[in-house]
Amino acid sequence: MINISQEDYLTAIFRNLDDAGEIKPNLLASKLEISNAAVTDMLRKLSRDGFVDYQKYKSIKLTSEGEGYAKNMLRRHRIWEVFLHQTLGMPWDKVHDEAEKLEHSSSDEIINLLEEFLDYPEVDPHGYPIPDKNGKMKKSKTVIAITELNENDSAKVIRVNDDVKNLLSYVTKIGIALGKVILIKDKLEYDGSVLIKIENKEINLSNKIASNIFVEKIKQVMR
Amino acid sequence: MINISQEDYLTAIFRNLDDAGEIKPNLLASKLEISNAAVTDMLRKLSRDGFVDYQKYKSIKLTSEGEGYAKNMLRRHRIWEVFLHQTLGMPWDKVHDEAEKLEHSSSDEIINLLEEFLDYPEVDPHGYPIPDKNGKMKKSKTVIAITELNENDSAKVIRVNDDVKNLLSYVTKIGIALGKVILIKDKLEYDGSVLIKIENKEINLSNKIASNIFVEKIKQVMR
DNA sequence: TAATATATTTAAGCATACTTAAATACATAA
DNA sequence: TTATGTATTTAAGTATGCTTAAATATATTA
Repeated sequence: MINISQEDYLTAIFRNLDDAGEIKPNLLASKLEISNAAVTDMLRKLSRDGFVDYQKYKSIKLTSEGEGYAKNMLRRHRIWEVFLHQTLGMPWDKVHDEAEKLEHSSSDEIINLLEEFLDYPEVDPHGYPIPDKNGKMKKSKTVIAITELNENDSAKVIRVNDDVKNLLSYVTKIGIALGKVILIKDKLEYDGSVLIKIENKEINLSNKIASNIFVEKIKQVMR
Repeated sequence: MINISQEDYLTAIFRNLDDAGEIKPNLLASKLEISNAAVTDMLRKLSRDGFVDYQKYKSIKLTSEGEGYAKNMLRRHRIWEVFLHQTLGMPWDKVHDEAEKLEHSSSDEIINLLEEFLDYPEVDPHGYPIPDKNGKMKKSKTVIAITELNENDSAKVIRVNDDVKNLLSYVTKIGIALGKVILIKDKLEYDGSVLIKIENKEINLSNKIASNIFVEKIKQVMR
């Protein structure tokens, strides 16, 4: 039987897979804020239990069973977030941490009832899609990170990474929220930061921040 | 910092205190379904952390801090139960086990928001009172166990113990629910069971069951 | 009061999930 | 290709919360 720790590992793995669908132990350790040794330890157990494909010194892949668990945790997490934000009125920068705990303590039955109560939401309060009972996610709009925009591009904020510490509260403080429109004023080569304009304020976003805010480009009006 | 296990112990202690406000390790072990040795172990930790008054071979008492935690857990538990039953429509015989998990994973903030959302319910789906933020419970009606009724007494069901395994589903099956009226047909001395009439059916309740269903006596109409 | 039964504690051991320190493998750059 | 740095694993150790078996204290009954 899977336990809370394993659920956390699988979720962290899934959230941080690279383009090849893999992740290195080192990155996993840093995401979970534990030692590399602890990761090695747990990988042996996850492998033994059939949740990951793992061989010494190699990158980690999820088995389809592991991926199933991970997606289900994401589903639980995001449905709880919607409930907390939408029904209970909890601010969007607080729901992640709360959902992190609730996701381990709720049966699929509760989650399904909640989903129905919430009228089948498609995204969580940060713009991330919610997997359905079968792990399918609705193909979402093509979004790109702010760092991928060019000077003079306009874009609408669609998604903000809720898994980066303090990002949401910072982002809220400077006036960014889902649906807000931004304009790229400048891109600074030397540190990868981006100067944006939002509601008549100009703000410099560090590369780390800009790369975790996802937007939909607004077509330029010819004139 | 208190952990889930400790929360479970404190809750179990509080739920099962005798008239003197004490409980023996043996009873605690059987309620938690673990060995006496494990209880001894944990009591030392709870005592070290200031949650219980404990001396070797003596009965256990809660400190006021321990009692505070216990009451808070009861509050969380019962508010979750109301939510699950009332908002999500989960049957009353299933909400206990689910709440048992959720109670450990929710901040006071969530509980307070939930309480407000539910419009400050006074009792859980099994008729138990919900402590307020300060641990105060509204003085509830005087209820007695069915075993304390006499032949020909009529009574209304006010409360059913949700902490006894399978009791609720059994009780539901035989047609007992909060608000239902029963009539005592007979009390059998030799095994302490009670013969009741409910909705024209006559049912024999074992002593264990009858002692866990609480009622309010209905005044006899003279005729 | 002494014998017996029951409750409680102690002791030794196990699994989990971590830690740090040391050993080893792998990757990169001269 | 070798040297160096980084990633990964192994080893040893810790706290938690259990277990069973044995020892001891307390309660009950003859």
